[in-house]
Amino acid sequence: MTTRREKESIQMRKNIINAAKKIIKDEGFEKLSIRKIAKKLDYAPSILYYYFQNKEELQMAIMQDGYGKIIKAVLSAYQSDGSGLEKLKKMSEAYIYAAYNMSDEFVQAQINSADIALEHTASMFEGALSKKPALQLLGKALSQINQLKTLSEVEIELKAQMIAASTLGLIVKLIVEKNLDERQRNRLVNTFINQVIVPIALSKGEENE
Amino acid sequence: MTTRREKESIQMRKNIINAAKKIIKDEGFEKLSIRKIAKKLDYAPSILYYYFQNKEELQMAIMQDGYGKIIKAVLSAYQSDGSGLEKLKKMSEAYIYAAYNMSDEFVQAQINSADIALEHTASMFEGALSKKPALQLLGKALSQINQLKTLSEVEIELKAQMIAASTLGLIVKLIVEKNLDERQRNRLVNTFINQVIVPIALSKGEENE
Amino acid sequence: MTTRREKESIQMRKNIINAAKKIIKDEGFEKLSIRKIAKKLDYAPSILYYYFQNKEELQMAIMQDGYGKIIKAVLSAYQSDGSGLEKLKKMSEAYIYAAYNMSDEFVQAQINSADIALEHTASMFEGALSKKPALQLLGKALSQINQLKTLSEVEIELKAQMIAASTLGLIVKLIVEKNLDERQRNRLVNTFINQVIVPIALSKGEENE
Amino acid sequence: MTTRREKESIQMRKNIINAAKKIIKDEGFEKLSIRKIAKKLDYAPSILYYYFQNKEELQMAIMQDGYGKIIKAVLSAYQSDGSGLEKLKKMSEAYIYAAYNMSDEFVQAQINSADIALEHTASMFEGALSKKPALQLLGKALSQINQLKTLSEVEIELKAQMIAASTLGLIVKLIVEKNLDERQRNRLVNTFINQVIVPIALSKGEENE
DNA sequence: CATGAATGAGTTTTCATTCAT
DNA sequence: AATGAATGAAAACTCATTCAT
Repeated sequence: MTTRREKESIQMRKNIINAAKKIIKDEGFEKLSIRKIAKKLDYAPSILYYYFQNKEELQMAIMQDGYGKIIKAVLSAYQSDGSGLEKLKKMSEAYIYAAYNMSDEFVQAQINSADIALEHTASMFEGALSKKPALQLLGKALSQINQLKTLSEVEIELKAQMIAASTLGLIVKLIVEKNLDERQRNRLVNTFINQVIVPIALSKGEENE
Repeated sequence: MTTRREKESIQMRKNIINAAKKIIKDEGFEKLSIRKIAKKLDYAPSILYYYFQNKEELQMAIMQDGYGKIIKAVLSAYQSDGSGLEKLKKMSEAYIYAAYNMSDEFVQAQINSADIALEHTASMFEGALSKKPALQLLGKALSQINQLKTLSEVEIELKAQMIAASTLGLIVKLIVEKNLDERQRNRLVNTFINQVIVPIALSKGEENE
Repeated sequence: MTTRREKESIQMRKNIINAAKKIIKDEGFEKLSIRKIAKKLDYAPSILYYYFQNKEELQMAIMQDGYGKIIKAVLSAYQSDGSGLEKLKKMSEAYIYAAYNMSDEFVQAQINSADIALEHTASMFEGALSKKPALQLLGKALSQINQLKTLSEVEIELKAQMIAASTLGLIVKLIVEKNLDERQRNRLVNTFINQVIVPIALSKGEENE
Repeated sequence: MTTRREKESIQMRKNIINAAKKIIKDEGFEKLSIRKIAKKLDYAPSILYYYFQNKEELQMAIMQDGYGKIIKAVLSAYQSDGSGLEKLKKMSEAYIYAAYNMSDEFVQAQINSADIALEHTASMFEGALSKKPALQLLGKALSQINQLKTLSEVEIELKAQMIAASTLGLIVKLIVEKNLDERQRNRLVNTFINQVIVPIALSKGEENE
């Protein structure tokens, strides 16, 4: 049972995170500062340390918040009806648009080489398939698509990694080139799914010369 | 006619940029500061303002410098012998490794939403093929590969953009996940070229549902 | 008549003081903070202001607490059997080791120039002998030792002050040079008692040139 | 050859140190802050980092400054005419008054358990005689006084340490009990030299029971 | 008796930049 | 062409303290 007080506390954390997000959107992740958040909320900077131990914890909370939204979107696409390939397409689309809507936060999280960030984002290492929930989801869809060929774990992992990496590239491009009109953006996403994701999913998987 | 003075001035700019790069490599792009560069060069910080108007101009110079190196590597791959597909593979590889070697600088350049940065990096807009030398090079290789199908300008452009975006994704991943061992890194690059780049290049190009 | 409430209150004060002492021992007197004490006790910082008016009062309580322990140790040595000189030696030893075990707290108390602290620690002023219990104890032992010479009050006072001051010096040294091994520490204490304390006690007392 | 500029720089360092000393005298060593110094000098706080790398370096400079003065005073006493005992008396007196004039700075330096401080102040460890210039000076005077008895190195060292520790105690007392009148202060110093220092110097030195 | 929430002043330090010389 | 000196703004963080509840 959460008391009224506890709820207010949770609400305050949310307020802080939202204020932070606004700043990130306006000025970029690196320009985020405790002072700025406090000023935006009309509080003394010190109170933020009451809700978060330090800046890092706050940053992590922001990222997890966004990360959670993406996971939710992708999972919901995964659980939808349809063939494996259709699922994969929907998942990719969900991922791209969810990430696109987080903009800077997403890019910054993905770019961060700090160990704490990598705990969430690292996915290119050998064995990532079994350790990263997001890759696992991709892997399941890929297995479903390639039922007949019975790909090895390693082949599945590499395919999932190719999809993860390529998709990240598209998302970064869409976010950074912020002046693209919606039509062009959608065209790029469509083409990407059909010309990049699908071929990876369908290829036999032994083409490692 | 460049006077001796101008030559010395150009040399000094290069020294500054090199010192800056070393700092970026050691501490990351965000930790770069005028003072640190000056200290590394054993100069007073103020003199840097003689060679660069401000920090931003210096940062831009660093990025242009790196950009030049990548272009050079890709161009040299483009001018090599071999079929169109072989060229494309070499170009991709050259791009990936050149960018990987720039690490932080590259990522920061690619992520920068400032207009001055976008002048170099933007490539997703409609009509980019004719305006961006790098895409043009890609486009030429793609045309050569698809001689028989006679793809439209638009189809070529989209293919080039898919390649550009996906490749950026892989590079970012390789750079950010800095602890990958060389074997895995090479495996990812190989798989990427064969399972992502090649299919894009060979696909018919009308699969935009 | 102390009510249950008052007893609990006293107990709480003791808890607070003990937590504070632990912090002082671990991090030094200057690093002591209300927040740290509260965290150690798993209380909110604000409650400490119910038991102590402010930080200063709390600090004073800590010092008085330690002071009490030293007095007790010295008194017990004074009340032991043996000749005057033996008593004095035991008292000195008791004092040195009791103070040494308080470490930082002791040093901080002795160094504090605030009037409230001086009320306890001041002992160099004229007439201190009759006003400071600790000096009085010393004085009695000194009188016993010098029964035959019948030293004047003033001479006794000065001797007691010399002992007090010198001993403080040794204690400070032992505490500050925290890496001395036990053997060396004991050797210093022994030598001190025999070469410093004893001669003061035995000297004729008119050697003020 | 020091240029005018360099001289100004040295002068600025001195100004900073003097301002710092004033603050220490007024508010105590722990209350010293970069901001306060800057405000006193009517400069921006940041400029202090131009003259000192950080607060610690500044603190060290303050201590060394005072330490230097003491050394000078004692050395000059050591080089004066007179018998060994007279020298020792003069040295002790010089030390006490020089330290007394530094007040808080001195006490703080002597109380500081940080390794950097101990490098200067530690003197109770075995073998200190040969490593600490100040103890060496004391040792030489003690040897001169005890020419006939030919004391061992160890005995000399212990005697020197007894003198160092005791004297520290007196100085601390004189500084902390800041309201003593001059007459009483001088009386204490005199008595101390005659009843504490002299007996240590003259005792046979084997009274370690 | 105790807490949660908040403040405001303070801490050290780093930085881009300027300007007279 | 280069330096030394200086500023002012900003950073993260800590602290003693207060007060309504």
